[in-house]
Amino acid sequence: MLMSADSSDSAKTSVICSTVSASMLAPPAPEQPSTTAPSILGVTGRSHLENALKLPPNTSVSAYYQHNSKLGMGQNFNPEFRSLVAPVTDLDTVPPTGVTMASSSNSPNSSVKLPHSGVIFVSKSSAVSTTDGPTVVVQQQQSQQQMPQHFESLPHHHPQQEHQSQQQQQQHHLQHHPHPHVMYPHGYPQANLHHPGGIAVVPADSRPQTPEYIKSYPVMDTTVASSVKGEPELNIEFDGTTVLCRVCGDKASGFHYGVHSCEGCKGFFRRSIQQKIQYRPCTKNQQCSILRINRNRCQYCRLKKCIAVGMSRDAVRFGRVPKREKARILAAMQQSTQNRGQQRALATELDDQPRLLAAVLRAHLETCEFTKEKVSAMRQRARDCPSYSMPTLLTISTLLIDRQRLRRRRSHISGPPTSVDMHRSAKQYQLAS
Amino acid sequence: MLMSADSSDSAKTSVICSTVSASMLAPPAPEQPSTTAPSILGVTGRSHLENALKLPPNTSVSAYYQHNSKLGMGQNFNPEFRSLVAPVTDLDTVPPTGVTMASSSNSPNSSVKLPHSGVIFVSKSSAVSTTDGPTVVVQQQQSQQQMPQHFESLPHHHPQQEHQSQQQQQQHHLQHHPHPHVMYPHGYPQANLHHPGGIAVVPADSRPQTPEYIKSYPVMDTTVASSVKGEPELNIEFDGTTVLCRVCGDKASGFHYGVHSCEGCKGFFRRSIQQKIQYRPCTKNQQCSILRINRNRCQYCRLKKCIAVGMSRDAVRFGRVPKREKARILAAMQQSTQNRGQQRALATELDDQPRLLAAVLRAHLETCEFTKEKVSAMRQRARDCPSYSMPTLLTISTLLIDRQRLRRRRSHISGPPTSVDMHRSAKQYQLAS
DNA sequence: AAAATAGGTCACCAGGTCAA
DNA sequence: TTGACCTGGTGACCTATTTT
Ligand SMILES: [Zn+2]
Ligand SMILES: [Zn+2]
Ligand SMILES: [Zn+2]
Ligand SMILES: [Zn+2]
Repeated sequence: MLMSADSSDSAKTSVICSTVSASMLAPPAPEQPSTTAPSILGVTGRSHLENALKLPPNTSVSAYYQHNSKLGMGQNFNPEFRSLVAPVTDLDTVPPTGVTMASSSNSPNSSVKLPHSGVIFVSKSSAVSTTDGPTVVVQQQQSQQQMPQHFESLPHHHPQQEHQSQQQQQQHHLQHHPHPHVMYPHGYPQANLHHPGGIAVVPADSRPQTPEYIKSYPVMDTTVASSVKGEPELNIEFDGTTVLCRVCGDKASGFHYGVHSCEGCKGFFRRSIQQKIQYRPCTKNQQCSILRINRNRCQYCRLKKCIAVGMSRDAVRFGRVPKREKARILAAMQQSTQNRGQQRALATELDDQPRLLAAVLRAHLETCEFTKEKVSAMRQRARDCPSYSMPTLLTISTLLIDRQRLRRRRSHISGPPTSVDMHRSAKQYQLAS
Repeated sequence: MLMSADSSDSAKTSVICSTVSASMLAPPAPEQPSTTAPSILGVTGRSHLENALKLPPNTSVSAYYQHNSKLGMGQNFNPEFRSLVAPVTDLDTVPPTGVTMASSSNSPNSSVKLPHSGVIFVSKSSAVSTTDGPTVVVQQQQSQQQMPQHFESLPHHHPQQEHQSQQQQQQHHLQHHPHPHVMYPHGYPQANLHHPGGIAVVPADSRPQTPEYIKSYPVMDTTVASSVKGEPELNIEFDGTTVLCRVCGDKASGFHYGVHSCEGCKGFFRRSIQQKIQYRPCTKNQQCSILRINRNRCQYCRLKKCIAVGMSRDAVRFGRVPKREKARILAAMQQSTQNRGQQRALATELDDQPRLLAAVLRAHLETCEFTKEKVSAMRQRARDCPSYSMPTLLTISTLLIDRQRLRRRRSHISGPPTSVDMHRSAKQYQLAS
C-alpha cells in the first residue's frame, strides 16, 4: 500500500507515520484470523514544500463548498440486533497518528471514472507524482490497524462484537480473505490521515480509501489528488462546481474531521464518536456503497466509509485555511475541472450517436481493408482463384452494442436521480476570497 | 421520453448525464423481452448555481401539513391470490442512478384540471420551464429501467412474478405492450428523480409520474409545479389549507419517500418495500383511481400510483427542510391558492345562473348578428328575394345544457363527501416557523 | 477582523407499534 | 392490513472557538 505523507495543512507535523494501534483496535475475531500490523514494504523519501508554487489566487475556498439541503435516504437498521459496536472515538486516549492507505493497484496517472457522479478520478500520481520525491509503501497485514484509533481507545468499545471486525482491506489479502463478511468496521483502510510529521504516508491513489480490494465501494469521482513535490495529498473530489463529500459524494460543506465532507456525514461521524454508538452489523457484506441517496441505509458501512476516507477527531483543522493550502486546493480543483473537461469531451463524443457514427464510419473507410471497393477488387481476384473465403466484417452495430453496454454500466454507477434531488439546496464548500 | 436535465439547484454540475441503471433495476422478465437501457437521444446542458437566490422566509413548512385522522376505506383484497410482487426496495446493492421520466405528451404550460378536487394542476413546465436549460431526451427501451432501483435490487425479488412486470411505461412502447395487464409495478416510470450531478435527467413534465399512458389515473388537483429557473419541481398539491397526498389526495403528513404523502400511503409504501409483498393483480384494468375514500380497494393500483408519483427509497429526505426549499414550497402554495382563487371565481360565475344568463345575454345582444331587429331586417330583405333560408340560432338553452353536463362531471370527479370526512382530524403537513 | 469548523439545536422523517 | 402515534436518527443552521 502506498502512503503519502500528508501534510494536511496545519496540523501536527512531527508525527511520523504511526501505525494504528492494531492490538487495541482489532479484537481478535473468533473465527477469523487475527489482525496483523501492516508492514512497510518500501519507503521513498520525497521532497516537498517547493510545492509552494505560486497559486496565490485570493479566491476563497469556501466559494467552492455549496449548501445542500438534502435528503437523506434510506434507513435500515434492524432493531433486533446491534451487535456492532460503533467505533466510538475517544481520542483523548488515542494516539494522534493516522496512516493513510492507498491501493497499490491504482496505477499512477490513471484517470478513472468513478461511481459517484461518473466523474474522473485523477490519481495523485497522475497529477503530481512526476517530480515527486519518495513515496512510502506500506504493506498492511490487516486493515484494522489502519482503523482510526478511537475505535480501540474508546472505552465503550464492545469486544463481543469485534470478532466480526476482521477485515482484509488489503488487496493482497483480499483474496485470502477468510471471511467474506466482516462484521467489524475497523478493518477499513484508513485514508487521508495526514501524517503530522514531515514524513507522511500518502496513498498512492487520491482515493486510497477505496482500494482495489474494496472495489465494491463506490468511489467518489472527480477526486483529484494533488501532491506537488512533497506536498501532502489533497484528495479533493470536485465536480467542476463544488467540492464533494468523500464519504457519500454529496456536496461538501467543509473540511470536517480531516475530510471534505457534507453536513450529513459530518453530523453522522460526530454522533458516532460522541456517543459510544454501536451500530448494528451490516446485514450485507460490509461493503455497502455509500452514496447520498443511500447513505442512511447502513450505519455500519457508513461509519466504515467515514473512517476509510480518513475522518478522525485527530484530523480536525480549525481556523482559517492557510494561503498555501488554499492555493493547492484551488489548483487541485482546476486540474479536476480540466480532467473533467477532457472526460466530458470524450463522453460527449461517445454519447453523440451521429458524431460517433460519422467518426467510426470515416475511420472505417479510411482504414478498413475490406471496404466495398476493396472487397470487390478482392473478390474479383478471388474469383480468378480456385478457392477463396469471404472475410468477416466487423459492423458498426457491434460497436454500438458495446457502447450501450458501457452506458448502462455508467449510469448504474452514478445512480438514478431521485425526486429528493430536486429539493436539495444546501450549503456547499466555499473558499472565501 | 423526455428527460430534462435537472440542474436541481446547486448540485454538481460536472456530472455527466448518467443514464439509468437499467441493468440493476430491471429484472429480466421471464417471458418478456429483456429490459434495455434507455438511450439518450439528446442532452442539453444547463447552467445552475445562480439559483442561489435569497428566499429567506423563516416560515416553517410543517405548518402546512395537517393531521388527518382518517378513515379507512374500502378494503378488498382477496386473500386467494397475490400474484403481484410488491416492489421491495433494497437499495444497498442498488446503483444510485435514477432517471426521471416525463411523459413527453404533456405539453409545457399546460394547466389541467385534475380529478381529485377539481383544482388546477400547473405543470412544471408551465410555471418555469421557460428559461430552463437543457433537457435530455431519453429513449427508453423498457419501462423497468426507470423504475426505482429498489425493485430490482431488492433481494427478495421474486422472479417468478417478474414476467408480469414487463410494462411499457413509455408512450411509444405502450402500444406494443405485450401484456395489457401488467402485474409488476416496477414498470412504472419514475418521476422526479433528479440527477445529483449537474446534468440531471429531469422529467419534462412536472407530474411525470402520471404520463399519458396512465391517464386513467386520477391526478391530484391543485398541484402546483413551481420551477423557477433551474429550480427543481415541487409538485405540490395544495387545497388552500393543507398540502395533499399526491397518491390519494388525503392530507399529507409530510414528505415521505420523496413525495408529499399521507400517513396511510407512507405506511402502505413502507410495508410494500419492506416485505417482498406481492399484491394480487388488479381485477380491473390497472387503472383504479386512488382516492382517500377508495385507496384500500386495490393494493396493486395503490402501489402503482405510489411509484408513479415518485415514491422511492432513493428519494428519501432526512433532516430539516432547507430554507430555500421551504420558501419555494410556500411560494408554490401561494400560487396554488391564487390559481384556485381564479378557478373558483370562474366556477362561481359559471354556477351563478342569473349572472351567467345576464352575461351571456348581454354578450349576445352586443355581438350577435342575428338579433331580433337585425333578423327582421334581414327577413325583410330576404322576402324581397326569391329564395332564402332561415338561419339556425344557437339558443341559450343549449349553453345551459352543456353547463349541467359539465357540472355533473365535475362533481363526479371530486367525489361526494362521505361521512368519514366529517370525522377526520389528523395530522397534516406543517411547515415549522 | 475574517475565515472556518466542532458542536449544539431541533425541524423532520423512516420505522416500529398496536388498536381497530 | 391499515394508519395514527411515538421514537430514534438525520442533517440544515447557528454559534462558540480557533487560526490566520
Ligand atoms: Zn457525505
Ligand atoms: Zn453495510
Ligand atoms: Zn395518501
Ligand atoms: Zn386496480
